[in-house]
Amino acid sequence: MQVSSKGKYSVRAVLDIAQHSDGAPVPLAAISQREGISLLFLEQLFQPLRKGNIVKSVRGSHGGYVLARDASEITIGEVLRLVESPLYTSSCFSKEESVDDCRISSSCISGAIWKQLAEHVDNFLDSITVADLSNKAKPEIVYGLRAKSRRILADQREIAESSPEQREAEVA
Amino acid sequence: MQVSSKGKYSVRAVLDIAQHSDGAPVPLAAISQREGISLLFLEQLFQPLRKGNIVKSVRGSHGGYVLARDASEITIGEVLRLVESPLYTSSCFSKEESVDDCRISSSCISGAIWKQLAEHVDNFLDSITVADLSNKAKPEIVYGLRAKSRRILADQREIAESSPEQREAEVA
DNA sequence: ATGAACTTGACTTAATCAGTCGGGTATCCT
DNA sequence: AGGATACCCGACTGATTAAGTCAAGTTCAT
Repeated sequence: MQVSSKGKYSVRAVLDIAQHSDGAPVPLAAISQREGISLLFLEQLFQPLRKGNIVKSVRGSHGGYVLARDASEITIGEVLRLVESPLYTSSCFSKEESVDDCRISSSCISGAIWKQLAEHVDNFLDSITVADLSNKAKPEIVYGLRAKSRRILADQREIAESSPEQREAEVA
Repeated sequence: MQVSSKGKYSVRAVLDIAQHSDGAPVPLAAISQREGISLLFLEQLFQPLRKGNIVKSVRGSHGGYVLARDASEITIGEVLRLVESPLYTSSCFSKEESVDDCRISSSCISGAIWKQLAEHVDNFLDSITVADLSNKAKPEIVYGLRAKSRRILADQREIAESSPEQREAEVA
């Protein structure tokens, strides 16, 4: 029960684009430097993101990636589903049979939990857009962030570029 | 981003005890048969559950496991946390520094998401008790179950024992 | 046409998961 | 007492997945 670093990195990368693109494409090399993610790994992550219509690639020199849609229309859940294995697949032995029909002692009654959990998680993640998180958006609409975190969001603008070294950070 | 079968099996096993124990200890062998889980694997799962005060062991012949507390006081979240790796560990590079203090470009602002996600998930899972799911409890109090699922819960009593073969089911 | 930048797919390495094995120890029943 | 039943514990293995790398392209702006 964990978010893979693929997932975490993807969110960070998309966020990075939202924050640093001024219409111009952002090359992966720049994201790699800023976020401390291996360039090779980023390349791999961006294939599904491009195919999933999260980002658009601009080839050639001065190329890079741009958000495919407005930041306010891209949710974190969307991004994650493209690179993560799905939380909930199926609960019963046959695909035809839905949870509601299946009756195997305690199996399916507990199986229903996983389905609901998945719905819950998706709901939560889909309620947060890239715009909510990028410092260009209004922090007020961020879903469920506590006051303290909101303040951070607001501060973000001022510290856009800090010392480039302490990026060894964990994946976060 | 998935619930491991350790987690799924544990929930099923605990649920099985709640449904089949009438005060008497339930041997793992019985759970193994009913739920189609390897006995060896069950033994492994029950160590953390015992240490985590979910179940109590009764040794000797006619021994087995009993719920350590009332079914209405054991939540699914509790069970899962004992056997799963935690969803959220830490987001920043230093343990001293909380998310609220840390400032690394987009790292921590996205890191806050994971923390909130974990809180959300725990909240959800902690709102469901073993009693809610066992057929001995009142189905009305089940958190967020849709009408259809609730009905199943109620029906559960009648089908306590079905044909013992079609237990090949997926983990669910 | 040349170089910056993306594209693709295969490959390596390390970690985790699922499940097993074997040899204990405690308790009950007769 | 002495099996039989059942939990207890630690090590082990095989499969899968995740994380990260490499090499050899293709595309496009200038």
